[in-house]
Amino acid sequence: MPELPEVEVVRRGLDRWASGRTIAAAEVLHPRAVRRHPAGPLDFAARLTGRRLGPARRRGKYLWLPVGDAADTDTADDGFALLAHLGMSGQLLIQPPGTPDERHLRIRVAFEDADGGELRFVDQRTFGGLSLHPGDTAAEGLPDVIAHIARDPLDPAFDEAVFHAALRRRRTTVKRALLDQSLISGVGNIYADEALWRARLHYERPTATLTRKQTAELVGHVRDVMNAALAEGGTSFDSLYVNVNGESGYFARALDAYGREDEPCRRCGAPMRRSPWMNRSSYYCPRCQRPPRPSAR
DNA sequence: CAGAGATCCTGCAAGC
DNA sequence: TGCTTGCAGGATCTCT
Repeated sequence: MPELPEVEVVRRGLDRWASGRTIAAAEVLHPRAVRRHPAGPLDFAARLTGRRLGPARRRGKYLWLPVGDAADTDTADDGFALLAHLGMSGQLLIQPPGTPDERHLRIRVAFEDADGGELRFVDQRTFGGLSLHPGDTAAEGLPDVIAHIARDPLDPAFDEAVFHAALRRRRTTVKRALLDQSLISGVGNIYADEALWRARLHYERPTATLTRKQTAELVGHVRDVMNAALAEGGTSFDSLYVNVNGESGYFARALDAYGREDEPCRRCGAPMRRSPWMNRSSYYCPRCQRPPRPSAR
């Protein structure tokens, strides 16, 4: 269930422990993990071999590293990128030599400097995956397949006025919009509920009714929730392990809304509610977060 | 074309 | 006890 803060922690870990290293061999143990690589598992592995990884980058929940010539000592960029998405349960780990294979190990990447450990992609539910893409057409070298992903609210170039205009234009509800990665990226179900609770907005509030001020407050709360999670999770990456654990590492103690059904609202004391929503759940306070009037739209 | 809903996948928990 | 069912969820696909 990694959202932006968790992915950013992984990015930092990759940048520290994988960037700049040369790949000796790659091995795909489950084809579904590379299903977004059109040419298949063998091509994926062959194209990585002998290549050097560049600095780790991120947009929203996507991560990528430019892949270059081993001999090229500067930018490590000759036109393609290793793209990763963790899905729901994906982990990118740097494991020391001799570490037994994880049960859900999907992809192994060994480096020429084997002492530094190997990179592993472990993913129980296989919603995540790795792939290789041409891409440095854009100034930032954004892989083409994620060109539709919007900037995230921690990105200095995130444009709040543009986001607000998009919300006003849409005929949808606010939580759907928060989860729409083409409008704002990096927000998942958990932090959407957290930010809406802080902003005292009901998840079914039509986006077209939001004022400029409400949008600003909502974005501010999204940013706060992410920064708080980052401050907490960012402290745990300082080891040989690049690790995201959907359960324990999830900053659970900081959650005010998600998973708190029947527990008292931390603001007003009313019992929190859970409602089915889009094949999942929305957690909210029925007193602080009033549902929109049916006539409003 | 925009928006809503289904779908993929696995392990765990709850219920009969 | 052992089976079935439900749930979790990001991104993508399909349908209206």
